Amino acid sequence: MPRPRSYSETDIAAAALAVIDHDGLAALTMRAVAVRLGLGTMSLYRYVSDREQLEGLVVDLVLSAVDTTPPPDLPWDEQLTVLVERVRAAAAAHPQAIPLALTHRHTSANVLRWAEAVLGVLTAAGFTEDRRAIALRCLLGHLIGSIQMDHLGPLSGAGTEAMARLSPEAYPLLAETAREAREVTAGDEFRRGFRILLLGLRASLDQAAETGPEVTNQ
Amino acid sequence: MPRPRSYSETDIAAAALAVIDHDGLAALTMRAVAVRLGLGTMSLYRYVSDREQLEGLVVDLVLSAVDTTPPPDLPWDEQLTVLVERVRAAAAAHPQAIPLALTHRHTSANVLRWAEAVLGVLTAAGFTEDRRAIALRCLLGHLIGSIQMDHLGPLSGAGTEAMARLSPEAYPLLAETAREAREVTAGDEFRRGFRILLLGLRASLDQAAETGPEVTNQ
DNA sequence: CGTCGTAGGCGTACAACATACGCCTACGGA
DNA sequence: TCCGTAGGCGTATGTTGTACGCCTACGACG
Repeated sequence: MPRPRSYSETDIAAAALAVIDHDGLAALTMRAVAVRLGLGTMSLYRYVSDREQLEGLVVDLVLSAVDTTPPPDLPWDEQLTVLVERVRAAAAAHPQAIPLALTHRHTSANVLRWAEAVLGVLTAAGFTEDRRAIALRCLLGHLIGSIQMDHLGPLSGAGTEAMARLSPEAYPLLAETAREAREVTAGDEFRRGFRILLLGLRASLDQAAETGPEVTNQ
Repeated sequence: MPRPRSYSETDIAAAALAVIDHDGLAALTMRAVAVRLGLGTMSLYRYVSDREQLEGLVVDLVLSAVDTTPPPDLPWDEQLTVLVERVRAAAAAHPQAIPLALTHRHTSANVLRWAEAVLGVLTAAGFTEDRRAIALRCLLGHLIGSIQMDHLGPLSGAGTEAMARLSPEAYPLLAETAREAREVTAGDEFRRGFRILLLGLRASLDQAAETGPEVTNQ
C-alpha cells in the first residue's frame, strides 16, 4: 500500500465544520476546506467524491456527539426527554450547521443509532408494532420541527419581537401571543412542548390498552 | 407613471414555481425564470432585488393556496386537524419547493394569516397566555417536522425500505419497526401522529383546569 | 539497495451561476 | 409634441463545483 492517507474522514469533517462554525454555512466551499487542511483544492477530492458527501461527513460528525445510551432508572417518558434533549444540544452546539443536518440526516448512521435507542425505550414502555413506528415518527417530527424553529427564531428571538410589533388590527391574537411569549426561553418552549407530546403518547398508550391489548408481549 | 410593469409579483412567482415543478429545485436559476417569462436575465432584477426575494415569492405563492377559515361546527381538535391538513396539502402540491418553504416560511405573510387562525381556534378551546403560545409552537413544530419527513422519505418510502433491509444484528428494533411500518401510508402516519399530539393538548388543557384556572376569561 | 506500480497531490481549465454597470427604449403625462 | 421615468438587456466580473492530466511520494518486492 503506497502513500498512506494524510487525513482521516474525521479530519476532513472537522475542517469543514470549523469553516462553518467560524465563517458560516455560506463559507463552506471546497476551496475553504482544502485551505484549512493545507491542501490544494483538488486534493480534497481524493477524500470526498462530492460536496454532497462532504456535507454528509459534517452532519455525521455533529451527530456523533450524541450519547445514545438511555439513562437508566427513569420512567420511559423521562428517558425519551433525555434522548431528545441530547440531539437538541448537539444541534445547538453548531447552529450554523443545522440546515445541513436537516437535509442530510437520513444519510447519517448516527441517526439510526439514536432511533434504535428510542425504539428500545418505546418498546419497554409498551409500544408495539405500528404504534411504535408512529410514536418514533412523532418524536422525530417534533424534534426536527423544534430544532428548525429554534434555528430560525425562538419564541423570545427577533422573529417574535417582529410579530409583537405587528399591527394588532390585522393579527390581534398573534400580536398578543407574541407579546406574551417574549418571556419564554427557547429551552422552556421546547420542554413544555415536548411535555405535551409525552402526555399524548401516554394517553395513546392507555387507549391502546383499553381498546384491546392485541398481542402484548410479556 | 411611464412604462407600466409587464408582470405582477404573482406572475414572477408563478414562473419560478413552474420552473421548480417542471425541472426541480436545482433548476431554479435567475436565467431559467427570466427565459420562462420571455425576459432577459437582468430584466428579472427589475422585479426582484435578489434570488432570496424570488424564493420568498415562491413560498408565498405556494402558501397562498391555504384556506385559513376554520371549518365551523366542529370541535376544536378537528378544526385544528383541518387547518394543519390544509398546509400539508399545499406543501404536497409542490413537493420540490418544500425545502424553500422550510427556509423562507418566516418571511411569508400567509404563515402569519394561518397562525392567526390557529390561535383563534386555540383561544376558543380555552388556551390562554403562554399556554396558547406553547400550543401554537407545538402544532407548528409538528407540522414542519412532518412535512420535512414526508418530503425526504415517508414511512412507506425508499428510506424505510432501506431500513428494513438493515442488518438486524446492528439495529434489531429499527429493522423490525421499518418492516412493520412499510404498510403505513404517509397520510395515515401524519394523521395518527397528529392525533397523539391532540391527545396531549387536550390533556394539558385538563391539567391546567385542575391546577388552577388562573385568569380564565369567560 | 534499486525499481516499480499505486495512489496522493495539485495546476489548469471550464461551465454555470448570481449579479453590478451602463446603455437604449418604450411609454404616459404635460 | 416632447420629456422624464422606469423597463429591458448586453456585457462583464467574481465565485462556485469539478473534470482532466500531470508529477511525485511511498511501500512492497526483488
